[in-house]
Amino acid sequence: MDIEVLKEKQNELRRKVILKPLDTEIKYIAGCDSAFRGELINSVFVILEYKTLRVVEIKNLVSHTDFPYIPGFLAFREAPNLLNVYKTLSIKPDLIMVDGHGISHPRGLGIASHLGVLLNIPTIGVAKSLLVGKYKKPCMKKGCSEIVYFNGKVVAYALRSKDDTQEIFVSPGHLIDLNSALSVVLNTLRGYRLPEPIRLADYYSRKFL
DNA sequence: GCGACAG
DNA sequence: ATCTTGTCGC
Repeated sequence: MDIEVLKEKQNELRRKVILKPLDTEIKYIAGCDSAFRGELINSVFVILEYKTLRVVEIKNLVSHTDFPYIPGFLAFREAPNLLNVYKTLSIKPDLIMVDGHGISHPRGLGIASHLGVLLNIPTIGVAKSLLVGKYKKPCMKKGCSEIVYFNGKVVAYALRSKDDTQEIFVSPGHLIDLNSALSVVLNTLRGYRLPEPIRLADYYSRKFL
């Protein structure tokens, strides 16, 4: 595979990313993530009831990986297996929280946006470290946040999701704006650094492998 | 050319 | 992401 071809594929998908206020009511929210062991990839979707954060469904799928990890091309490594897991869900979520970036990406199309466009549903990117952009360090108290800028654009929030822990990065994936994304993340925090959908998907992706 | 670089 | 020893705090 040629890196320039991959970039063009991302640019094509990027043109379809739509950001708007999330006006629909969220009943079910999903978190997804993948874990690796050698050549194996295990992808997980955890579905939670948004209001109570109760888990209502967990699905996973182990398969073989061919694509390597290349910064900026994470979706080409993880999205295929995640899409196959998504197909098996009996409860379809109204929004998906993805472990990785949304539009805070070199070409504006992180894995969260990528999945959102392909599935045509709202997605939010929640990353544990920065890929692109600059920001001021938010204060150390839970709830503090600062805007992340990239190429003169607002692309994410650096959010202190728990007192005295490393900040996380919240960016819109698809069909949602930045402030709505931040709001959803804040509403799904339960005393841990990571919001519940991501924390649980992260946990089960490793447990089932 | 050099540094940076989600998971 | 994964591997891995040690430490801090509730």
